[in-house]
Amino acid sequence: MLTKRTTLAIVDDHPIVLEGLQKLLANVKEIEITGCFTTGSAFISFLKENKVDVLLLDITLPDVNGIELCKEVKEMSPATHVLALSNHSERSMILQMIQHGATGYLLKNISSEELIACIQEALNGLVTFSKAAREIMARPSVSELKGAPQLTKREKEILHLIADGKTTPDIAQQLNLSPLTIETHRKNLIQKFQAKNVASLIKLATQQGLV
Amino acid sequence: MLTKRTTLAIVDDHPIVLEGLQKLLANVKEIEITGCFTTGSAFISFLKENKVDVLLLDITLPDVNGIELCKEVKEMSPATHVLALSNHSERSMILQMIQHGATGYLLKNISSEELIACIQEALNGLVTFSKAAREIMARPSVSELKGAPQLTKREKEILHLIADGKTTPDIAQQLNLSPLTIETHRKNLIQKFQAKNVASLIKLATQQGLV
DNA sequence: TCTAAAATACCTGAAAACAGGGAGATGTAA
DNA sequence: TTACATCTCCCTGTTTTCAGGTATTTTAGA
Repeated sequence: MLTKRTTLAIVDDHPIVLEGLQKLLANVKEIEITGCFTTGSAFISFLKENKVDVLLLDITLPDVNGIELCKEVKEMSPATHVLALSNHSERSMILQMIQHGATGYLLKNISSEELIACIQEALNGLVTFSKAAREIMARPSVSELKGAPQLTKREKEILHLIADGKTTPDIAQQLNLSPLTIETHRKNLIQKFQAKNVASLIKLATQQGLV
Repeated sequence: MLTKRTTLAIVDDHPIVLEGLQKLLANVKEIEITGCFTTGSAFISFLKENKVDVLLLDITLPDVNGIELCKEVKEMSPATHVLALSNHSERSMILQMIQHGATGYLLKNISSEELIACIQEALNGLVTFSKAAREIMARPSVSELKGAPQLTKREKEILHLIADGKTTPDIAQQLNLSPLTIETHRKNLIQKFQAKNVASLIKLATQQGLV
């Protein structure tokens, strides 16, 4: 083992950002930048052959969605810490990235000191966020929270069963009710969510964490 | 204005925890514990009459689900910082709480210093996690990540339209394709996700962030 | 260039969902 | 006790989905 330096890769479609980050991290001797890529697929090929401890990943890429790329990377190499490095300042985007396996989320206005500190934290096995990201996460918008209609106990129960793929007759049997009753509940659910059909109903309910 | 002390409330169904937290925070002069509750509904009544800066919230409660309570609190009083204080050490639980508006997530093995530091961070408008929680968040399980089948471009497109409540004829018209083609794609989607019908398909796809 | 995957299109019949109503029973909180 | 919400059940007819195939034409990769 010649070196224990941390291997770091960067994926960003803006060459300027790549340059800037390289400069920023050049004088951090613990970190070795082993690859810079402007497309997701190029990085995936690289990852097949090389170990990468930390990946700085931009979310908007020409070929693939950064969220899915993150997931793909974590599946291929769970030990790689993916730090999203993005301009997207929406709360939902941050949460999505974390949900898909990112170890952290940094906004691009980050300072070099903060960047290095975040990389260090990630290497220590801790999720990490830039300060700006933490501020955003602490401010949920009202629209994110409300919008969930008030459901009765029965409706919640039936909603779950529908989401599990149960049909009206299935549910009727399971709950010892008339299929017509289930139909009524189903109609009420669709109406309460202002959905067009079960598909959009389940989408909304799932997004609101009711399933 | 007589005092600028931070008002803090606690909701936990274990009286011991309430006692313990009160003792812990008693000698922090910036913080005033204005209420301790063992049920969600009791706290909601309290919140209607009183300002609460920070809420320490246990997730498992006798009457209501802590996740939904959190959302309710944030809708009623967006300025209240909800810190989940729980034994649940599942990544998904942490993310769900944040998604529903929590300002932070603390595991119950937290030290008093860390607790106070986290409360302070929350008051400064930053999300905050106990160290243990950050470790959990940094370790996504493989099962959380995989399970999303590989979809083609067309399939993703149609999946979105289905999730938006569009029917097969709708989609066919919009994409200038035969309804039979859409049916085929729909069948393939259901098969790829191992779903029973669109309802479960949309649930899975939404949970995996594909919608 | 050859080949595999993707996208397109078709068929039939059964099952389920949807629209748009009405209506009685039960509980519950003011 | 009187509303009000909830839960239950029913009707008719139409539309959509689903399961089970088969099959041709485009991409796109090796």
